[in-house]
Amino acid sequence: MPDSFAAALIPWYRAHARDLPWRRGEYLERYGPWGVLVSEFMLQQTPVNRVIPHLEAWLTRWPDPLALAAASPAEVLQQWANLGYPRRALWLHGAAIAIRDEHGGRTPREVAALLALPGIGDYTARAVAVFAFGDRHPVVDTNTRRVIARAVHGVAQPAPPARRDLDDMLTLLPDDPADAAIVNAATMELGATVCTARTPDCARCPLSGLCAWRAVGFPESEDRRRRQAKYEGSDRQARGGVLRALRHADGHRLPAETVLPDWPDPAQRDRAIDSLIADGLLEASQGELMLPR
DNA sequence: TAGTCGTGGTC
DNA sequence: TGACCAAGACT
Repeated sequence: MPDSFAAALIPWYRAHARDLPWRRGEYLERYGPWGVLVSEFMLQQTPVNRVIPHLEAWLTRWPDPLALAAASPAEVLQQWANLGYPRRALWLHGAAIAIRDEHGGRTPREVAALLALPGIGDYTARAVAVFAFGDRHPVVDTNTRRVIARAVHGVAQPAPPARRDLDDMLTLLPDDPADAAIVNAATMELGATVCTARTPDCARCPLSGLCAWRAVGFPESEDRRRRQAKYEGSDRQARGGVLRALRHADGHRLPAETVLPDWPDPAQRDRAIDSLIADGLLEASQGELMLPR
């Protein structure tokens, strides 16, 4: 299985991979491993097409870790704009500061060192080590887990994320690091464009000949996915609205009562503000709110 | 381990 | 139209 998996995916990837900014030679030459790290931060739980314009603007403003480390949290949150999960912006900023202070301004190559940076977990650490430095590690994201669930385990949906996923992927990697990097990228790419969550396009899949799920007739597996909580009226929506108002204030303070004045549940709005302050996403003084300095 | 954390596009 | 989904990490 490992050899045939790689043998099917590598030529497919060379022929069909999307032309994404962080895969272009000029991008890697200009921004180096830092460019890969920034792209992976933005791609956490955020679709490719929403990331691209933000990524280019971000790296134009802050092309390296030292530049970002010198910025203020308020500037960082403003530039992050509506990408979502704004804590990622603070973590990326913190990673830049740690790279400046603990790594001489150079993005570390070792997985353990990358894991020690804020906002970097199993996926992002290995993605940087593999795609920026060419080292051989298993890179496992949600697409990878779905492809392995189907092609290898013969089930429609992956089990909840577990450390075993890394071992599963490692089994599929060729010995050569460059080939292994392609297989990592190709597995993600296949999951993103062909072996998708809702409507897999098996007719165009390079793995159809060896797919365990296809071999057993595409059975539906028990749906153990967690239902996503409703966004409308949620605390998350309230937090998002508060931060949006502060971003639009363009660096100025706002009297607290002027932020989301028409929110249906004032107590929920106040809880949102408190939780944003607790998370370091907001500051309050003398009844006024502002982005953290 | 399970809950929480934004936002917008898709079907 | 509303539920699902998205290159996850942290607690």
